[in-house]
Amino acid sequence: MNVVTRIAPSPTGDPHVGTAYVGLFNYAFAKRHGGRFVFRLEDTDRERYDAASELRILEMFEWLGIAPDEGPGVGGPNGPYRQSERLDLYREHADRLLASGGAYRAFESEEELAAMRADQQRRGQPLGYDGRGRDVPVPEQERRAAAGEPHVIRLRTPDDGDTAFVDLLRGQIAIPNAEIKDPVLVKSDGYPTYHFANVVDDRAMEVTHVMRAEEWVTSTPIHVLLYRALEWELPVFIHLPLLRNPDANKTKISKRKLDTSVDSYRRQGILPEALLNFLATMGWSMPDGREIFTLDEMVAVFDPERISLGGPVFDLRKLRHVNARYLREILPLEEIADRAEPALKEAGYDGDDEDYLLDVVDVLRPRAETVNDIAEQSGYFWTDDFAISDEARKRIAAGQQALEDLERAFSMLDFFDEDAVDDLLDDYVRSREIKKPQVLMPMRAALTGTTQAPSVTDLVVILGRERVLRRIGRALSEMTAALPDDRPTSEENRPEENRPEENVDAAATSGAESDAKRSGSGRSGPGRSGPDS
RNA sequence: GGCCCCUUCGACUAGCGGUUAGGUCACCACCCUUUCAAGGUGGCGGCACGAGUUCGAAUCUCGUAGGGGUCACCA
Repeated sequence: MNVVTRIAPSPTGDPHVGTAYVGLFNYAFAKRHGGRFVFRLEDTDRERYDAASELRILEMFEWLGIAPDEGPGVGGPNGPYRQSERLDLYREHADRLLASGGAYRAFESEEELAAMRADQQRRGQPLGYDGRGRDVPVPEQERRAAAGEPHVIRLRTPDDGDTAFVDLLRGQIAIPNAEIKDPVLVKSDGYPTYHFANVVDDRAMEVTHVMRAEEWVTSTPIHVLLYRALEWELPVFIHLPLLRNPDANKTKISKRKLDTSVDSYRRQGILPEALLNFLATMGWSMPDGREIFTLDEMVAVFDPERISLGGPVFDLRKLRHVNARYLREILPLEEIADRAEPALKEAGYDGDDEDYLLDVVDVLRPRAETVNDIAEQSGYFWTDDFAISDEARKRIAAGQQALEDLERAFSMLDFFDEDAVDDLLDDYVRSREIKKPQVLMPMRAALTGTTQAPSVTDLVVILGRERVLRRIGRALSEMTAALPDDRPTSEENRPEENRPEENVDAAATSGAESDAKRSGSGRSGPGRSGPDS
């Protein structure tokens, strides 16, 4: 069988994760069987129509890598793919139903229907169209229609018995016909309703498998009745579980309770591969239990039978976890750097040094869950003039001696590679008989302005001699600059009490050199001189 | 409320008559360690309930409860 699936979104706003979800499964099933994945725009509600939405939804599918084979802007043999451009087709089939008696024109006004419902409510009767227009003689229907009287076209549905269909996952589902109330097929504005356009188009577009959200289960009998009235064969129905909010009741996913916009996740730095992977595990699982897998791997084995029916909660934590996995172990470094570049440029990257960029991304990615996290943590890599936190300030103050010593030592180091830097640090620690953290924390603070950052060795290697020296210099000079608040004296008056006695010499000899640098890069301006400024 | 669907750790799930009920996220502990991450090891935690079928039920049947969806000239 030549499989054809489809995604049929309405252009009413932000590209929705639910659309991506259903789209993914339709895509996977079609591709698994070498079939086609069709995109059809269900734009028959001109009240909610949003012109920008169509393109954004299409772009979403492209971004995700599950672009449709047919659709508006894509083309295909069964277009056009916007329902608003297929009105003639619906008209034609509506006429057929009118002629066969399967449908009829109904002339009740909105007000009359509202009154009917109010009445039903008052009596405690089930709500819904009571079929009052069914028996208006056809000639009269036609005369009134010809006279321009507003009306809808309704499907004539049976009152007794059940209408059943088979859902691939749930088996046979039978709904009492009493629940089905002559649904409107064509609205008074001439546009078809969802039910009608959907059936006509699925047929015209040769759709073999209707895979859609569970919310459509109860209206499937309407479609079945329509297929029968039109004398068409039924497609296979597969109803996917509804994505749920993480609230206590697990209600149907909604914008109010959760971010449902794919664009928004994209802006947050969620990768398309990760979103797809995450969505794939909502109700579906790999036969071998793998939880991290590519789209192609999914397609290769996709079997709707493995879809579980409980509505899965859309868990942001897990999405972010999956994204983190892609960031640090699935996608190659160059790829991540590529995608992070725009955000990094906003964070201060000047776009010049590709190797430096790669180093930065490499060291930051294990610490990030999203692309944006990388950018947010990268600030100190792009400028020497970063903010210094209070905590970092304390560490710098406590380690001034070490910083002064290291400034000198690093200025004499030839190669800034990992081994050399490690050796230098080790040697220093050994020679001074101090603990490593006593040296590393001040260094980290001086190099980044924070106390939570990559290893000092990595930082030194990546930053290189110039930056390292400038930063140590700046840190030291800020310490002295901060002093006047308490001790309005000269720069020479650094706190001796923090200094081990035996190191006075070393500090003194490095003094001249350090001071020179300090005057260059220190004192970066107001707001950086202390916690109280 | 009527109708329909669903029900395994807090979350995502594996399981399709016989398992010490497995994995992932989260959480906790420990290890590693140079802070933060990452990584490693371990732990906590579940078959909604009640009948029935069966030598044997998470798995099959029925009922109950709970949750969800749907009852438009929206999709």
